[in-house]
Amino acid sequence: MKKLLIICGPTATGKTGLGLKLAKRFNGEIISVDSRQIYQGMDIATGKDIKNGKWTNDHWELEGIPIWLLDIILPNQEFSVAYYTDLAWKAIRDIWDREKLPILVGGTGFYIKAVLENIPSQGIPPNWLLRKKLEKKSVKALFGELIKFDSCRAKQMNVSDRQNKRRLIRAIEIAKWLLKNPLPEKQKLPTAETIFIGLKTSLEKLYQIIDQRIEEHLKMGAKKEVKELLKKGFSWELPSMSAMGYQEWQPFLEGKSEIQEVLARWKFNEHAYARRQMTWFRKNKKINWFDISCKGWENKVENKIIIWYNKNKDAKKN
RNA sequence: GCCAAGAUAGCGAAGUGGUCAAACGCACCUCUCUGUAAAAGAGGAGCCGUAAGGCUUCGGGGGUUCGAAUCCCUCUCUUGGCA
Repeated sequence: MKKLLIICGPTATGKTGLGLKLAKRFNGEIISVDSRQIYQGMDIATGKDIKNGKWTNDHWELEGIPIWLLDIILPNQEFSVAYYTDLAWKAIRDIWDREKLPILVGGTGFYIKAVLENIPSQGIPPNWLLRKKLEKKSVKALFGELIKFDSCRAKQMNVSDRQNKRRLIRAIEIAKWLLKNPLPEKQKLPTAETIFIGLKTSLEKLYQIIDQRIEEHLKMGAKKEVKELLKKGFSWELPSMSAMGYQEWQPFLEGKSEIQEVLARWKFNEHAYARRQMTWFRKNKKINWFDISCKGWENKVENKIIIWYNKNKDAKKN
């Protein structure tokens, strides 16, 4: 069976570094799973580790290791999990064809899930007109509407999601689509032998690392990067510009706040993000967790992978 | 040294006799997750307890009152104004 390695965990835990190391050791290539690093021109604040890399044709190469799905679109282009999954599978297949090990590296949990599990509504496209219309309604009205079209789905939604406009709208969008179209055919995903490696540490420690990294990103010219994006005509309303390290600059650049506030907000947002990532990943019981503040964690990871990596070979021999 | 204003939970800031363990914002913590996911949304939060409930809070101390963050006295500190 083909193998697929996944490295996940909250931001700033050194996933890329580990990915590179393992790629060298196990003849692998990296596929980035990051919903913001897909954008061209958003390098510093998104933490794209490509300073010493070089762009070749359609992908980055760092220390001789190809990294896929970075810089694939412009900040004003439409994107979604669905696009991502298609691209990711294309990359995975290519890597397999080259008889190498694909390594998914990233912190966007939803993307990882979509790649591996096949989300039922994938294939039902957005209906922007409908969305715009529904946007004006209250959550209550939207929920009422959803009951009309798909009471079953409505009942499934929990308290949180029933208050969530965006999700209600998508649910209605799906329900309406299904009135006229059949459920999209399930993409048959190739079966792969996967292993999940999760990197984590205490929140306290994580906040320290995050803060440090943000200071570095500031020195590297995060502000300039934002200005350049604006100069190119990318506006604050774009989903891409809601990324951390970008949106925080808006009040500052409009003269409404000090740089200290920008930094504080940026840090707080990343802390909250890291927490959210953890609550997402915690649910995935397949993840083998490693605490990066424990000495020797990298060797432990490597040992774990060696066993997993060689399983196949032994089977062949027998 | 005098006068004035103030001192409220981690920070900012409401409340000015009972419905206040104390609004709201931020930080913090937990959670949700079927095409925006670094998005969007729900909840928690003094202490002890799974809970019911109990115990201790509004600068310190002392009073008034059935009852005080809220009224009075005093002390300490902060900030403005005058010397």
